[in-house]
Amino acid sequence: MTYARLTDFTAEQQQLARMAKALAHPARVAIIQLLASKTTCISGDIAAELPLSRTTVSQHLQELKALDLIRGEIDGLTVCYCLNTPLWQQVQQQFAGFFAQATTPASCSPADACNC
Amino acid sequence: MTYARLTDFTAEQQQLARMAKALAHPARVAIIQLLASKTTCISGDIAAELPLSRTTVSQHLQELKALDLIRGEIDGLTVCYCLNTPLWQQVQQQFAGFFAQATTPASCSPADACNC
DNA sequence: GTTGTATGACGTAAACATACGACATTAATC
DNA sequence: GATTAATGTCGTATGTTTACGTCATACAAC
Repeated sequence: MTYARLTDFTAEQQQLARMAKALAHPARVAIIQLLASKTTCISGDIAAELPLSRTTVSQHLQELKALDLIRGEIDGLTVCYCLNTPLWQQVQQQFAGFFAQATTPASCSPADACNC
Repeated sequence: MTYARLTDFTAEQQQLARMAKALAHPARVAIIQLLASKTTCISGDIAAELPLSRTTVSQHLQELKALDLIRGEIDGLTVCYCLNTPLWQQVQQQFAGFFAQATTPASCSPADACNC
């Protein structure tokens, strides 16, 4: 079977899912944390700190770059990756809004039938 | 090739990735939003509101239930699903901590070589 | 120009996710 | 007990992700 047509979901739901997917692998979480904490952000250095081959790390980097969550700047022979901080702030807001819904649900209040 | 051994990443990174994965599909985002907004949360009603077959929705529900993000209470012939609000608050905190890192990076400051 | 090095692109195998029809299960109803 | 209705499970087809070796490219140094 084919996948669900994405048009059947709202743009907000798709966007949140897309960003969540970017964080859905520990390697990518680790990459973001590295970029946030290190003062150097050279591709090779990132790969060296992860238990994955350089090829695989490069793939994860491309995936994050495709979403514009990170930016790569070529500096001679090396490439320096950095977080796209403004976009991260946007994503932060999106997740905050979603979590606000999820943590204060209207469902299953005492008046309802179910009480799980 | 086999996947990276998860033990090569920290428990925090794994946990965040696991929860992000739960939100990495628009259908699951939609389900959470439905459970948060509706006062009824019967399995059949949820499926009826999504552009997916009842079987597929049931699968997504099981996935969320396996992570304990939602709870199901059997009420006769129907099953009522609800958000596990305390867990959602925990997850909210985890993401908040992560985003705090990602939005205030130490990298690529003016003193650094790269300026992307 | 040749060599060496950092990087991304390509190919591909294995694992996983998605989607749904058909069947099994369970409970209410007749 | 037979029927109907709401759910979940199983099987399975298809698409996607993950991982890595190998190759191509591009720059620097000689």
